[in-house]
Amino acid sequence: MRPELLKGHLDGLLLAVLEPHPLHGYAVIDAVRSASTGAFDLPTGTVYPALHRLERAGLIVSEDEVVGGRRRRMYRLTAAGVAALSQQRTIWHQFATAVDAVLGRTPWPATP
Amino acid sequence: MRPELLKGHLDGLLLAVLEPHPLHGYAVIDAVRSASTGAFDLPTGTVYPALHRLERAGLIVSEDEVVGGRRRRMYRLTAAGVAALSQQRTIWHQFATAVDAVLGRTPWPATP
DNA sequence: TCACAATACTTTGCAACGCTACATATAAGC
DNA sequence: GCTTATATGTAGCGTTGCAAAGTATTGTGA
Repeated sequence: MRPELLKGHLDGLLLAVLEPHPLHGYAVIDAVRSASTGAFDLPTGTVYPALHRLERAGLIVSEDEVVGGRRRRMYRLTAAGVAALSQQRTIWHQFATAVDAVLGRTPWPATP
Repeated sequence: MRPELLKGHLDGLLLAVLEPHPLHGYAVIDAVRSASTGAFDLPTGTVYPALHRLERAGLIVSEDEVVGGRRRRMYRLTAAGVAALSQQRTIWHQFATAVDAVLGRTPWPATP
Protein backbone atom coordinates (compact mmCIF):
# COMPACT_ATOMS: atom_id res chain seq x y z
CA MET A 1 0.00 0.00 0.00
CA ARG A 2 1.56 3.30 -1.07
CA PRO A 3 2.26 5.34 2.03
CA GLU A 4 1.18 8.78 0.85
CA LEU A 5 -2.35 7.49 0.47
CA LEU A 6 -2.83 7.97 4.18
CA LYS A 7 -2.14 11.69 4.01
CA GLY A 8 -4.90 13.46 5.80
CA HIS A 9 -6.61 10.24 6.87
CA LEU A 10 -4.24 9.13 9.59
CA ASP A 11 -5.69 11.28 12.34
CA GLY A 12 -9.08 9.70 11.94
CA LEU A 13 -7.64 6.21 12.25
CA LEU A 14 -5.75 7.07 15.42
CA LEU A 15 -8.77 8.73 16.99
CA ALA A 16 -10.91 5.73 16.06
CA VAL A 17 -8.75 3.14 17.80
CA LEU A 18 -8.55 5.37 20.88
CA GLU A 19 -12.31 5.67 21.03
CA PRO A 20 -13.22 2.49 22.98
CA HIS A 21 -10.51 2.96 25.61
CA PRO A 22 -7.14 4.64 26.16
CA LEU A 23 -4.02 3.14 24.60
CA HIS A 24 -0.32 3.87 24.53
CA GLY A 25 1.53 4.49 21.27
CA TYR A 26 2.74 0.98 20.70
CA ALA A 27 -0.72 -0.41 21.35
CA VAL A 28 -2.17 2.11 18.91
CA ILE A 29 0.03 0.64 16.19
CA ASP A 30 -1.19 -2.84 17.06
CA ALA A 31 -4.79 -1.73 17.17
CA VAL A 32 -4.63 -0.11 13.73
CA ARG A 33 -2.90 -3.12 12.23
CA SER A 34 -5.39 -5.47 13.77
CA ALA A 35 -8.46 -3.40 12.90
CA SER A 36 -7.31 -3.13 9.30
CA THR A 37 -6.46 -6.85 9.21
CA GLY A 38 -2.86 -6.05 8.44
CA ALA A 39 -3.39 -3.43 5.76
CA PHE A 40 -1.97 -0.60 7.85
CA ASP A 41 1.31 -1.38 9.55
CA LEU A 42 2.27 2.08 10.69
CA PRO A 43 5.89 2.83 11.52
CA THR A 44 6.67 4.42 14.87
CA GLY A 45 8.08 7.46 13.12
CA THR A 46 4.59 8.05 11.78
CA VAL A 47 2.52 7.35 14.85
CA TYR A 48 4.40 9.10 17.64
CA PRO A 49 4.66 12.47 15.92
CA ALA A 50 1.01 12.14 14.93
CA LEU A 51 -0.03 11.51 18.53
CA HIS A 52 1.96 14.56 19.62
CA ARG A 53 0.20 16.55 16.96
CA LEU A 54 -3.20 15.37 18.11
CA GLU A 55 -2.33 16.21 21.68
CA ARG A 56 -1.17 19.70 20.74
CA ALA A 57 -4.49 20.07 18.94
CA GLY A 58 -6.33 19.12 22.11
CA LEU A 59 -7.99 16.04 20.64
CA ILE A 60 -6.24 13.62 23.00
CA VAL A 61 -4.47 13.90 26.34
CA SER A 62 -1.66 11.74 27.67
CA GLU A 63 -0.62 10.45 31.04
CA ASP A 64 2.57 8.59 31.90
CA GLU A 65 2.34 5.29 33.69
CA VAL A 66 4.83 2.54 34.48
CA VAL A 67 3.90 -1.07 33.77
CA GLY A 68 6.41 -3.85 34.38
CA GLY A 69 9.21 -1.35 34.80
CA ARG A 70 8.50 0.19 31.42
CA ARG A 71 7.24 3.67 30.94
CA ARG A 72 4.10 4.07 28.91
CA ARG A 73 2.35 7.15 27.71
CA MET A 74 -1.36 6.47 27.70
CA TYR A 75 -3.53 8.54 25.40
CA ARG A 76 -7.25 9.07 25.63
CA LEU A 77 -9.77 11.07 23.65
CA THR A 78 -10.96 14.43 24.87
CA ALA A 79 -14.46 15.71 24.22
CA ALA A 80 -13.02 17.64 21.31
CA GLY A 81 -11.43 14.41 20.10
CA VAL A 82 -14.76 12.62 20.15
CA ALA A 83 -16.31 15.41 18.14
CA ALA A 84 -13.39 15.45 15.72
CA LEU A 85 -13.71 11.71 15.19
CA SER A 86 -17.35 12.00 14.37
CA GLN A 87 -16.56 14.72 11.89
CA GLN A 88 -13.73 12.67 10.39
CA ARG A 89 -16.11 9.81 9.76
CA THR A 90 -18.49 12.08 7.92
CA ILE A 91 -15.69 13.58 5.86
CA TRP A 92 -14.27 10.18 5.04
CA HIS A 93 -17.67 8.99 3.91
CA GLN A 94 -18.08 11.95 1.59
CA PHE A 95 -14.57 11.59 0.28
CA ALA A 96 -14.86 7.87 -0.37
CA THR A 97 -18.21 8.31 -2.09
CA ALA A 98 -16.76 10.96 -4.37
CA VAL A 99 -13.71 8.89 -5.28
CA ASP A 100 -15.89 5.87 -5.90
CA ALA A 101 -18.02 7.95 -8.22
CA VAL A 102 -15.08 9.18 -10.26
CA LEU A 103 -13.25 5.87 -10.40
CA GLY A 104 -16.38 4.26 -11.68
CA ARG A 105 -16.73 1.66 -8.98
CA THR A 106 -14.95 -1.17 -10.77
CA PRO A 107 -12.14 -2.20 -8.48
CA TRP A 108 -11.97 -5.68 -10.01
CA PRO A 109 -9.33 -6.76 -12.52
CA ALA A 110 -11.33 -5.88 -15.61
CA THR A 111 -15.06 -5.47 -16.13
CA PRO A 112 -15.76 -4.07 -19.60
CA MET B 1 -13.40 18.99 1.69
CA ARG B 2 -9.89 19.25 3.09
CA PRO B 3 -7.52 19.39 0.16
CA GLU B 4 -4.70 17.19 1.43
CA LEU B 5 -7.06 14.25 1.53
CA LEU B 6 -6.48 13.81 -2.17
CA LYS B 7 -2.78 13.17 -1.73
CA GLY B 8 -1.90 10.03 -3.59
CA HIS B 9 -5.38 9.58 -5.00
CA LEU B 10 -5.36 12.32 -7.62
CA ASP B 11 -3.63 10.35 -10.34
CA GLY B 12 -6.33 7.71 -10.29
CA LEU B 13 -9.06 10.29 -10.68
CA LEU B 14 -7.35 11.90 -13.65
CA LEU B 15 -6.73 8.59 -15.35
CA ALA B 16 -10.33 7.59 -14.75
CA VAL B 17 -11.86 10.60 -16.47
CA LEU B 18 -9.47 10.17 -19.39
CA GLU B 19 -10.48 6.55 -19.81
CA PRO B 20 -13.61 6.91 -21.98
CA HIS B 21 -12.03 9.43 -24.38
CA PRO B 22 -9.24 12.02 -24.58
CA LEU B 23 -9.70 15.38 -22.89
CA HIS B 24 -7.73 18.58 -22.51
CA GLY B 25 -6.77 19.91 -19.09
CA TYR B 26 -9.63 22.27 -18.63
CA ALA B 27 -12.11 19.57 -19.62
CA VAL B 28 -10.46 17.20 -17.16
CA ILE B 29 -11.29 19.62 -14.36
CA ASP B 30 -14.90 19.77 -15.52
CA ALA B 31 -15.10 16.00 -15.83
CA VAL B 32 -13.80 15.41 -12.31
CA ARG B 33 -16.13 17.99 -10.85
CA SER B 34 -19.08 16.58 -12.69
CA ALA B 35 -18.28 12.93 -11.96
CA SER B 36 -17.90 13.72 -8.28
CA THR B 37 -21.09 15.80 -8.33
CA GLY B 38 -19.16 18.85 -7.24
CA ALA B 39 -17.13 17.30 -4.46
CA PHE B 40 -13.82 17.75 -6.27
CA ASP B 41 -13.29 21.19 -7.77
CA LEU B 42 -9.63 20.94 -8.65
CA PRO B 43 -7.58 24.10 -9.16
CA THR B 44 -5.55 24.43 -12.34
CA GLY B 45 -2.35 24.58 -10.30
CA THR B 46 -3.12 21.05 -9.22
CA VAL B 47 -4.27 19.52 -12.47
CA TYR B 48 -1.79 20.80 -15.03
CA PRO B 49 1.31 19.79 -13.09
CA ALA B 50 -0.31 16.43 -12.37
CA LEU B 51 -0.98 15.87 -16.08
CA HIS B 52 2.63 16.71 -16.86
CA ARG B 53 3.70 14.23 -14.20
CA LEU B 54 1.51 11.52 -15.66
CA GLU B 55 2.88 12.22 -19.12
CA ARG B 56 6.47 12.03 -17.87
CA ALA B 57 5.52 8.71 -16.31
CA GLY B 58 4.26 7.47 -19.67
CA LEU B 59 0.68 6.94 -18.50
CA ILE B 60 -0.79 9.54 -20.85
CA VAL B 61 0.34 11.26 -24.05
CA SER B 62 -0.59 14.69 -25.30
CA GLU B 63 -1.18 16.28 -28.66
CA ASP B 64 -1.73 19.93 -29.40
CA GLU B 65 -4.76 21.02 -31.35
CA VAL B 66 -6.37 24.35 -32.11
CA VAL B 67 -10.11 24.78 -31.68
CA GLY B 68 -11.74 28.13 -32.27
CA GLY B 69 -8.37 29.85 -32.32
CA ARG B 70 -7.49 28.46 -28.91
CA ARG B 71 -4.71 26.00 -28.38
CA ARG B 72 -5.62 22.85 -26.53
CA ARG B 73 -3.45 20.06 -25.29
CA MET B 74 -5.41 16.85 -25.58
CA TYR B 75 -4.41 13.98 -23.33
CA ARG B 76 -5.19 10.32 -23.81
CA LEU B 77 -4.32 7.17 -21.90
CA THR B 78 -1.49 4.95 -23.06
CA ALA B 79 -1.58 1.19 -22.59
CA ALA B 80 0.51 1.72 -19.46
CA GLY B 81 -2.07 4.26 -18.33
CA VAL B 82 -4.90 1.79 -18.73
CA ALA B 83 -2.97 -0.75 -16.70
CA ALA B 84 -2.12 1.84 -14.07
CA LEU B 85 -5.77 2.83 -13.78
CA SER B 86 -6.83 -0.74 -13.22
CA GLN B 87 -4.20 -1.08 -10.53
CA GLN B 88 -5.27 2.20 -8.94
CA ARG B 89 -8.83 0.97 -8.68
CA THR B 90 -7.67 -2.15 -6.90
CA ILE B 91 -5.47 -0.18 -4.54
CA TRP B 92 -8.23 2.28 -3.81
CA HIS B 93 -10.62 -0.54 -3.04
CA GLN B 94 -8.19 -2.09 -0.58
CA PHE B 95 -7.42 1.24 0.99
CA ALA B 96 -11.06 2.24 1.39
CA THR B 97 -11.96 -1.14 2.83
CA ALA B 98 -9.17 -0.87 5.38
CA VAL B 99 -10.11 2.66 6.42
CA ASP B 100 -13.76 1.66 6.70
CA ALA B 101 -12.73 -1.21 8.95
CA VAL B 102 -10.71 0.99 11.29
CA LEU B 103 -13.19 3.86 11.40
CA GLY B 104 -15.89 1.41 12.32
CA ARG B 105 -18.21 2.10 9.45
CA THR B 106 -20.42 4.66 11.18
CA PRO B 107 -20.24 7.75 9.03
CA TRP B 108 -23.61 8.97 10.21
CA PRO B 109 -24.04 11.67 12.82
CA ALA B 110 -24.24 9.31 15.78
CA THR B 111 -25.20 5.66 15.95
CA PRO B 112 -24.57 4.32 19.45
C1' DT C 1 -15.31 50.28 -28.16
C1' DC C 2 -13.99 48.98 -23.86
C1' DA C 3 -14.31 46.23 -19.97
C1' DC C 4 -15.07 41.81 -18.31
C1' DA C 5 -15.99 36.96 -18.16
C1' DA C 6 -14.90 32.45 -19.82
C1' DT C 7 -11.66 29.42 -21.87
C1' DA C 8 -7.01 27.45 -21.74
C1' DC C 9 -2.36 26.79 -20.15
C1' DT C 10 1.92 27.60 -17.21
C1' DT C 11 5.10 28.35 -13.40
C1' DT C 12 6.99 29.58 -8.70
C1' DG C 13 7.20 28.68 -4.11
C1' DC C 14 5.15 26.91 -0.05
C1' DA C 15 3.45 23.90 3.59
C1' DA C 16 1.88 19.65 5.27
C1' DC C 17 2.72 15.18 6.37
C1' DG C 18 4.11 10.43 6.48
C1' DC C 19 8.39 7.86 6.14
C1' DT C 20 13.24 6.31 6.67
C1' DA C 21 16.78 5.92 9.67
C1' DC C 22 18.65 6.28 13.78
C1' DA C 23 18.93 6.60 18.86
C1' DT C 24 17.64 5.22 23.57
C1' DA C 25 16.07 2.15 27.37
C1' DT C 26 14.05 -1.85 29.78
C1' DA C 27 12.32 -6.72 30.10
C1' DA C 28 12.07 -11.43 28.63
C1' DG C 29 13.88 -15.64 26.55
C1' DC C 30 17.51 -18.50 24.85
C1' DG D 1 25.51 -12.51 27.14
C1' DC D 2 22.88 -11.92 23.17
C1' DT D 3 18.84 -11.30 20.78
C1' DT D 4 14.11 -10.14 20.48
C1' DA D 5 10.12 -7.66 21.94
C1' DT D 6 8.39 -3.68 24.13
C1' DA D 7 8.27 1.29 24.24
C1' DT D 8 9.32 6.11 23.00
C1' DG D 9 11.55 9.66 20.58
C1' DT D 10 13.78 12.96 16.86
C1' DA D 11 16.06 14.79 12.47
C1' DG D 12 15.72 15.22 7.88
C1' DC D 13 13.78 14.00 3.45
C1' DG D 14 10.61 13.66 -0.52
C1' DT D 15 6.23 13.91 -2.46
C1' DT D 16 2.50 16.43 -3.69
C1' DG D 17 -1.49 19.36 -3.84
C1' DC D 18 -2.36 24.20 -3.59
C1' DA D 19 -2.39 29.37 -3.70
C1' DA D 20 -1.07 33.00 -6.43
C1' DA D 21 0.34 35.15 -10.24
C1' DG D 22 0.91 35.51 -15.14
C1' DT D 23 -0.11 34.89 -20.38
C1' DA D 24 -3.27 34.74 -24.30
C1' DT D 25 -7.54 34.34 -26.96
C1' DT D 26 -12.59 34.51 -27.70
C1' DG D 27 -17.13 35.99 -26.61
C1' DT D 28 -20.39 39.16 -24.40
C1' DG D 29 -22.62 43.16 -22.61
C1' DA D 30 -22.83 48.02 -21.68
